[in-house]
Amino acid sequence: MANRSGLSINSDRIGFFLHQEPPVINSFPEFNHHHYHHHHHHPKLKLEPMEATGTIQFPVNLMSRATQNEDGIPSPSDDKRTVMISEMDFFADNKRGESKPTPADDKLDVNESDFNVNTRLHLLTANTSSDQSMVDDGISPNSDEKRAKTELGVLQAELERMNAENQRLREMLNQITINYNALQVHLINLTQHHDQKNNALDGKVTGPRQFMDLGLATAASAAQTDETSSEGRRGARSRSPVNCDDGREESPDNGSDRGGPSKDPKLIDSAAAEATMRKARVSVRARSEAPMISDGCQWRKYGQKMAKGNPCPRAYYRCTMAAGCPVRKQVQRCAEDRTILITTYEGNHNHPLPPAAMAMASTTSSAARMLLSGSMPSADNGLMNPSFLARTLLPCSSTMASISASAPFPTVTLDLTQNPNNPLQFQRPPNQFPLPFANQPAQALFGQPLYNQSKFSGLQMSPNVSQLGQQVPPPPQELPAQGSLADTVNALTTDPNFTAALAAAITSIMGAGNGGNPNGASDNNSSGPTTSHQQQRQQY
DNA sequence: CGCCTTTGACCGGCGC
DNA sequence: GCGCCGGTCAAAGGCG
Repeated sequence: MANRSGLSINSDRIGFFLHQEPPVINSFPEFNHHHYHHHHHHPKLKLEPMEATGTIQFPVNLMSRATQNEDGIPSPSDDKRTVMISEMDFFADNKRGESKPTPADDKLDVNESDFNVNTRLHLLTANTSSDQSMVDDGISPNSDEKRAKTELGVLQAELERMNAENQRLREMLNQITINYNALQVHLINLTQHHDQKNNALDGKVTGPRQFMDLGLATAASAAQTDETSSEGRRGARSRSPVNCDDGREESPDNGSDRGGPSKDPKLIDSAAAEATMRKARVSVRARSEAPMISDGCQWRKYGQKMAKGNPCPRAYYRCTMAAGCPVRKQVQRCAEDRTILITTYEGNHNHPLPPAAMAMASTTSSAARMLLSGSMPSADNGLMNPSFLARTLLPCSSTMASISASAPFPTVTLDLTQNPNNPLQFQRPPNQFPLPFANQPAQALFGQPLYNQSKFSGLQMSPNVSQLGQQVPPPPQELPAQGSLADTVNALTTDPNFTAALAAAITSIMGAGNGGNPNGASDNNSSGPTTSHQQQRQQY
């Protein structure tokens, strides 16, 4: 990775984070995907204009701010460059209002930036690989070599500088992403309250809409109040005055006592009320020999039980990154295949998360919210029924993720353990599938080969374009151009930010319709603080 | 000493 | 009411 050019890194790294943002994903399902792959496997990393493919128009002020921070070296005007991501415009526009840039230089002209990038790359290519052509020009070979070396040195220095800049930009973008997610959840809540007010006022029950709102409220409020049902249970138990308890979501009474609209019997009715009482969970199945997949958060084990029907114990963890963080997770090996580790996340973080953790948190949050909004059986609105969600959010596969309505809690299961049979458009031939994992880069996260597949059991979706692929960051250059999702994941795992990438990918599945969330409805999966010592002490 | 895991006890929900 | 079950608590002990 260190050898990747700054431009390449810029593109995929930035995209990496940007792709956590769900909003516009559906706009260019295949386009972005092609786009990514094209660029990623292009031997010379040549960037091409891509306005139509969701090219990001980086706010100039953003860029220049970044470059100004860099070692005091002023950035040349041509440092503005295009980032090939979708949603970035949306994203940047959102933030622009906050950062108060000068309006005049809001956006960089795409063509100009592309030209700059291309020019630089072509120059580099020429200098690094075609010295001979200079000799043929009739210029003295010695002086020409000197010049070439000089130019090469300059370019290399510039590349290094760009790498550094890229690093800063990624950090900036990450921060912006966090802020964006926070704003988005805030907006969701505001909208929800507004709708509830309206519904209470006109005394009408617009069933589906309210179902959706309830679902969102459940997830979003969980995100903001750090509520989990377990906390609620504990609160009800009165023996432990734990912070963050309000029992709101868990208690049936609370569900009906809360606020104006919820007093409406129609609202409490059936699945909607049920949904508010239940808690969404996001379950991730991954192959791992490690006792626990490491993720971006710190966990403290607070219990372990033998669960019925599974010889493997189930461990209970709570997030300890911040006092009172309500996020829990359960870790248990699959009874049928003990190489599979099932991690179930629940609740929302009440604290800032490290980038990787935040990514996954956002992902699971989106999944949970989607689940809550889509798992209510009585919602007669097509938009809210699971099948619709499945088709909409997971057009790429009939087996991307599963929603369990029969479980005690509504649960989204992301299955990352199986060989993908899904009709992804850039799927590798099945017989080649395991190969990308020869080096098991995914072990950084899951400790085992990571076969990328999810399931939507019970939900049949049209085999279509991979939204997942669309949002998955581009794989390293080394990878073949025709990669499967597995390739992508493999590629991601070679990156320290694999978690973020995975999260981005999953977010693209689960969160396309509802946007991100600052604290993540559930949790994250990646680079874990769990020490090896801690892991050794764990029992599985 | 602080943080963690371990582990038995405890609690509430649920079904019979 | 009873027992089962999932989930949590909290004392005890380990580790760095």
